[in-house]
Amino acid sequence: MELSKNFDHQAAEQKWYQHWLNKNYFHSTPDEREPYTIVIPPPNVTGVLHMGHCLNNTIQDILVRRARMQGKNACWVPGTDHASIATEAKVVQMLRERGISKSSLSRDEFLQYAWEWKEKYGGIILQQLKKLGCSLDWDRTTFTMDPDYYQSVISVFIDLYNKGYIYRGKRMINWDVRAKTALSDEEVIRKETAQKLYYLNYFLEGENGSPSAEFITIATVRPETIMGDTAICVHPDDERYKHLQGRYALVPLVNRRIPIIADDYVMTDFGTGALKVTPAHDMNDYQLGQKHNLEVIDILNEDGTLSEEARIYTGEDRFEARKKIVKELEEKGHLAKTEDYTSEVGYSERTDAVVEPRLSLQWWVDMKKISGPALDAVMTDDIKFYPGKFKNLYRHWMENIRDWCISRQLWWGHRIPAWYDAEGRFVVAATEAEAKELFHKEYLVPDPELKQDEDCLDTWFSSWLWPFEVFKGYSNPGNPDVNYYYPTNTLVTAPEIIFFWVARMVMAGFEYKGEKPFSEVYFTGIVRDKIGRKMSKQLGNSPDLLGLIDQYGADAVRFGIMIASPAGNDLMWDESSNEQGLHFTNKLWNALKLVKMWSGRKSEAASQAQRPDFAVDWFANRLNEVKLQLDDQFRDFRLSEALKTVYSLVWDDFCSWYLEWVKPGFEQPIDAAVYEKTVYFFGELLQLLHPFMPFITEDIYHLLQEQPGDLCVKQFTPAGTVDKTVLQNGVLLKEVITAIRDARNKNNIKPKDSIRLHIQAADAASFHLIENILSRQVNAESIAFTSQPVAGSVTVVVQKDKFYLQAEQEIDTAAQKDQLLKDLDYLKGFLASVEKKLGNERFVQNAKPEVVEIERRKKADAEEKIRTIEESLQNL
RNA sequence: GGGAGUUUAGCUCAGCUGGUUCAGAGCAUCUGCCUUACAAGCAGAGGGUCGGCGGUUCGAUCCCGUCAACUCCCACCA
Repeated sequence: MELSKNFDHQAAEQKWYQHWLNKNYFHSTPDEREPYTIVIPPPNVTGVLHMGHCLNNTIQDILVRRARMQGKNACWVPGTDHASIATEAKVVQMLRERGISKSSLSRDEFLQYAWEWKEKYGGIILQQLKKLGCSLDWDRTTFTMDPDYYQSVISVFIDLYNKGYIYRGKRMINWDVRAKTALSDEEVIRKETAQKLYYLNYFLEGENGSPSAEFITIATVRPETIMGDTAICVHPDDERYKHLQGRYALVPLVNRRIPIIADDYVMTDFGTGALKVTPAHDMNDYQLGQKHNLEVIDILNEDGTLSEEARIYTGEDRFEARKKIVKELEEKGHLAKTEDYTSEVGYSERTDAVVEPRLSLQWWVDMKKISGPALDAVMTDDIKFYPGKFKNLYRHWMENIRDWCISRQLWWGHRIPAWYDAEGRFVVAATEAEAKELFHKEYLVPDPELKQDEDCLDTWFSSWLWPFEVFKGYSNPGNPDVNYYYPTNTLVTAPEIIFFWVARMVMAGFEYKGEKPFSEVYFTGIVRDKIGRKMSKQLGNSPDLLGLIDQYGADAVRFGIMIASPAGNDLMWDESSNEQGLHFTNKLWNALKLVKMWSGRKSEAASQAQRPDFAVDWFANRLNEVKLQLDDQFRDFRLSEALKTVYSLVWDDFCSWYLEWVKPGFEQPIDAAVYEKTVYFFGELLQLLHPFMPFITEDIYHLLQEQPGDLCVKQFTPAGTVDKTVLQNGVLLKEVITAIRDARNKNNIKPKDSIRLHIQAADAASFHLIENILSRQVNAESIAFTSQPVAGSVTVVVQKDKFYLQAEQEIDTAAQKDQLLKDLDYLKGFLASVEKKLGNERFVQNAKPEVVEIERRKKADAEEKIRTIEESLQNL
């Protein structure tokens, strides 16, 4: 069969992925083998593949494919997350485009649209993962709102409620005005934001309630909230304001009367030392309000516009209102001055809206009650973090853990199973019937009219069950799947969601399985662009991944991201890394072409002397050496390094050295045994590479051999022993070749011109082994052994041996003399430093004996090399 | 305000817990090659006092201190 000039990645990707699916290789069922399990971090059902997914899932695929080839029962579970806020936003947007507003729909109607949307557009990302080559067990695809899963979430809620871990409470929460829902603390991103600090004069109340000429100045960044002020607070010891304590001030514009109170919470050195207190719109002010029994005036609507309570600018957005209020305050003489000011402002993780602190009634999980075992598991390395630096972060969060606000004012999600009667009394139950029964029992109401809570649960309240519920470990406890696959082995995820997800999964695992959910967590880096910015839709710096796969091939893209991905650090991604991947696939393809070319001209009996036995022996040892190295690298999740190791083994050792060493002369036959070995080595290399680059390796593996079987499920051959002597001889051979080529270069001996090589070696026998390789590699027409310098030649010194090159043309002795002198200079300097070290008594006394021994050998070697070079110089 | 991390060749990064597997890889640069697998390639070469300053040690890119720059996480100073 004629091979095409280049690897056709598109054809191969389609062909092999389908083939693997047909063979059911990715499907796992429990058996007697050791399981290796990974559950995918479920992407949002609205998601499309981006670089973060690419990195994350490539890593998982590498681990799973390698485990599969190591004889483990590998199972990688796919699925998607219903992502309540993100999905609801998408659906609302779709409806708006069709001219339908959410408020015009009933809950059921809305959910119908949402499910339609989900069926039609949801989960595209799973198809995209196939393009990337991910070997997921598609039969196990799970969605966090599948019927069983849904029920499990509800019943976990009920269980935690019954245990007293979940409660309902009115608290300050983070309010997303765009999504119109509460958020957990983790969903709030704080960003430095340039603002203005406005200094406002509040006139004091004079006699009979009218403003006096006296005023007190406060500083605020939120002048639009003054209508919610219910006090001004100063420090009790602040001399400037002592006389004002207990008096009343009037809120500008609305002239409401508020007390001036004192509390040592106020800092005298910030702003004016006087603070306006707005209990409805600030966490601290709320606490102050509680302490001092202040009224709470909520001046904002749920969409961030000013409410009736504000009395002015009602219905206007808070930021619009701010501008107008500032203007009015200025006009009316209340604005003392304005300063530029930067501070941290909370933004919604999902909608990027500025979050408003808001007092509201929500459901909470009392985290302290379930966090105990989760902290220990990580601190004792029962669950091991890679890199370990994340342990600290985890501990800090766990030790300062705060209650988790789990209710969201959304419809898309798991509806909170709480039921209320007309008087606001409630019970928690899975169904209305059960709720009625409970009402009867608890409140002695026989047949109450009940309404279910309108709210949904936080998305993470479902995904924290993921590692066991994908195996129905909660809905069908003790089933064979969960018994076999749980706890899972490795979780691969981004450090960004360590609190959102990782920590909570650990908690849920211990609470509901009595066991950790996974044994190790590998945190990937964050993918950034060339100039270090996080990739994001808003910045538009996120490449079109499917386009890249089309252009470069999935293997090249996988290579590109893995080669650039240092363990545990962010990676600066640049499209050029794909090119390196593409070059590599090209290299592999060309190696195939070369080997295939030989297949037609195998011969049984090349003469023993001509056979490159050393090459075969050497490469077999290199292969073993690398296999052992890879085991170490994989154990520590040094995947980028592992890829580099294989890359270099393929490109340098196999292609640049080995194939050249065994390459027969022009149109000459190749020894059949050497050919078989070569094919075998190539197959081994493909297998080592397969986890990283599955398509091309499978493709070449099949083209290389008659009846190969599938590489995807081929089991690794364990590494044999490594003969260090052979490897050292390999190093020597390479050094000699390089040095002679360098000498040829420097003496302008054209590649086509052959030389006559004379070797003056202490151990000539070892050179007989490699004579045939050497002669071809340096284009020598003859090799002779000598015991003395050869006149009129170029001298090359490698280690203790000398090589004399004779060529047709005149040799420029000055140039090589320069070179030798340079080497000599270096060696003498080196020798001096070694001698100095050995002359230092404290070194000889204190250093480990082996180290001293090494230094002695270095000294002897250097002296011998110097002698060799000096001899050569004399003969020039 | 607390904590973590980073700083090594022009660029992106390795260097796995102190001594020729210790200064490396890829890209970029330079030289020579369209050599019958591969010019997306081959054969070579140049390039870094390992952020600054101190300290520990016989010996420091590696350990300690300190300063500087950048990044990230956490935290209720308007």
